[in-house]
Amino acid sequence: MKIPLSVEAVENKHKEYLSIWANEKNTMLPSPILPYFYSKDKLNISAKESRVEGIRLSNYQKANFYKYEFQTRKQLVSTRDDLERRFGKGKVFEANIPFVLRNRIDNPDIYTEYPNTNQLKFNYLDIEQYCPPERLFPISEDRITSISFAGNNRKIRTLYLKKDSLGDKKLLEAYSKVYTKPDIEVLYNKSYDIPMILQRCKLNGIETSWMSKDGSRPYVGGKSGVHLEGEMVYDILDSTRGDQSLTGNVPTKGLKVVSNYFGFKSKAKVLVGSEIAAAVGSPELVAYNKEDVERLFHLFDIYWAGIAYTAEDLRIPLNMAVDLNVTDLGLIVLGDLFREHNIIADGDNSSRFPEIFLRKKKPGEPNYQGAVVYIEQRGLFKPVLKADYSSMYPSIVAAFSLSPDTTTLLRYDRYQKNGFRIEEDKDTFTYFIPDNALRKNVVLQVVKKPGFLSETVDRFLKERAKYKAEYKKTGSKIARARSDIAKVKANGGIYGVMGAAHHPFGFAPIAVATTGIGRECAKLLINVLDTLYPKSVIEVDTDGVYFTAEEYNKERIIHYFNDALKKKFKKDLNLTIDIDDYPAGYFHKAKNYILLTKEGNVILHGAAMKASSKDGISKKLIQDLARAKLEGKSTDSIVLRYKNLQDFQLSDFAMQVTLGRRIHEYKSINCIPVNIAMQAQKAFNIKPQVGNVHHYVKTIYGYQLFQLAKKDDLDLKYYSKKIDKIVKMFELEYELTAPIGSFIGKESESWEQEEDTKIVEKKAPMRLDDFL
DNA sequence: GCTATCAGGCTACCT
DNA sequence: ACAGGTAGCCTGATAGCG
Repeated sequence: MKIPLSVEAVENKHKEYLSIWANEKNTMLPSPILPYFYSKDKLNISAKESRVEGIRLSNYQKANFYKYEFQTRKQLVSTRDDLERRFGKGKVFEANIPFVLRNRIDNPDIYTEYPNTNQLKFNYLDIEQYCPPERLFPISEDRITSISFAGNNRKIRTLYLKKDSLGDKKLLEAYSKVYTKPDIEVLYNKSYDIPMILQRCKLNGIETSWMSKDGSRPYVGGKSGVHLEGEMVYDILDSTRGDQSLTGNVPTKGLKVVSNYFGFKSKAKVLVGSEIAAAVGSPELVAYNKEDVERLFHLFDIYWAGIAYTAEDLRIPLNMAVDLNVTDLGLIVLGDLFREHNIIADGDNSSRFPEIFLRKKKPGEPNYQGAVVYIEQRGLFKPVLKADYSSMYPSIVAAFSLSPDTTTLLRYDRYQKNGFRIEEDKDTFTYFIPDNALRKNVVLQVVKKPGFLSETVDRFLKERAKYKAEYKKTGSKIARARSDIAKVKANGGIYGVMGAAHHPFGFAPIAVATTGIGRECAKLLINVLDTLYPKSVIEVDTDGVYFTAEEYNKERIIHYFNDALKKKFKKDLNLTIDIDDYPAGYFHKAKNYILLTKEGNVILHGAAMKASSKDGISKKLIQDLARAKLEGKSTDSIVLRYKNLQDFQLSDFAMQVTLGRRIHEYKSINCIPVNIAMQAQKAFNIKPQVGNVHHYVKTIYGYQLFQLAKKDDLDLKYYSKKIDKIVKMFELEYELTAPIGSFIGKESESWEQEEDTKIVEKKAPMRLDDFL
């Protein structure tokens, strides 16, 4: 690798160091830079002061700044927070950039100087644990019954308990003796295996320092869930959770389901539930445990290449690449560009564009208008076509030369619902973008020259196209990984960050322009389809239009589309569309529909169809009804089968909920996630942690944690209502409705509010045609 | 005490 | 703390009814 295994910022004796692990050795590098922030005003604080010249992100003009440097991050943070308390936010700039990243941005090759050139040492790990019959899942009081692990040669070893042995002390000691101290622990769900091993060691009075490279004691906590000095954890669940190609194709993201989806062929007996406890000491449990490690190999080979590539591409250590979020990605990609152009981010979006971000807003109201989303027709359609733009937002940024050095927000004009227009003079384009969230026409000027951001996005898109073509041709996983990272960089790393309220490198005018032009692009595609195939449009979401037409001609659509594009935007744009077809589709609401693929698979879309929170009966019923509907079969017998709830087991009634935030952050303490998390804490001492998933059922006493509920107490009325609702969901037949989506609704409403001079008679709902 | 309606909160999903 | 957007289900407040 060209990059190190891991880097962390460490404070020692009031100085900042970078603790770098590479080739199994640690380097404590005194940080080449000090933690710092900028200010426009001279500040009376204790920090090293200097003057620097830079270009203000807010107006792209040269300006002088004060730079304040601190000995430690802690000093910076306390000074920053103190200034914010006294003067409010927006006093200091670039004051919240993680220090390891700050180092990478200011000195892009800092980490490539510590490459891990040796072959990385992996340990693939999976454990099994005893669980008494009265519980659904083991807790730390239960013994570990089997540990399977493998190194780079992928020969799996298993240490396991005999059937009648009740303690796992010897097992853990045996494992500690053969433990290899790898560079990277590969496992599935980092919050389980290693924390459980550590807890079991603790309860058995076993020292845990054998797990780390420098003899320090591992601890649970932090971003990676568990800290092992000199090692990093790669949790494949993080990769599968982020893999969009899985949504809709797998019911859950568990190891078995996902590896099966990717073609893993199981040879062992897959144990479920209480079978795992019953099989202690048996060859079945060993085989089962071993096979999970084989599943780890299978998924590792799918995802690891992408992470390794990301790390090298961005010149960051592997431990940063495994849990890279879009914020940090934006810091790196934009940070590199800002450094090259000597730009200082003078505040974040909310302080630089208060008209957008600090308006009076109801909770949940957006900062600016987003995409076109609505459903035009509901029911069953044969066939179903989908025309969609490839990488619409990044393509717009590239094609319209949107970049901080080319784009200026001139002013906000009075809102006009159809007010999108373009003015052109010798050197500039001016875009008038109606925004129904701002209730203003946003007037943006774009200079006719290549911008640094748009050029970079263009490069990402070309990169992506190249790797995508290579991947499609050769099936190369590396090519797929490269294609994916190029896409993420172009999409989230640029567009998402541009619109983020508090990201230091955001630039709202680009976000407003991107979605505004995106809406015009969507409408243009809708118009083309409606002209060629009148009344064909079914559903629209952002950059894709579902439509239906018996006879259709792809070439014709693309030809008309290109013509319309040229006419509308008065120049050649590199915007392309793809067209996919499906034999049938059933559309329920916006973003909620089902499709039949040519291969005969049923794909569910949207929360109404496939929310993971649904109970098993509902899920099965939807699956069955969906297939029947799309294949044109009668649904009567299916409905009858589900009417008799007595035929189902308690577990079929269980619903799922995730704790989305920390308990004290909830405004409503009576909501289900909190209620269930508290029950789990009370009954099983499970600490409420963000991301915890619990199963629960509705009983006549209210919502109950699944493990505490009895079948006789189930609120069957509640479940029959749910079933009736699902059956109704599939009863629409070619029902033509007025546009339902809020896109149209909101537009007309805000228009009426704007015209407050006269009372307008209540009009019929607007049709899409009126709007276009 | 029951039902209906509405707003706000929350999760899950889509692009 | 990447964005906006749709949907479904929940709770609590309120009003109307007998």
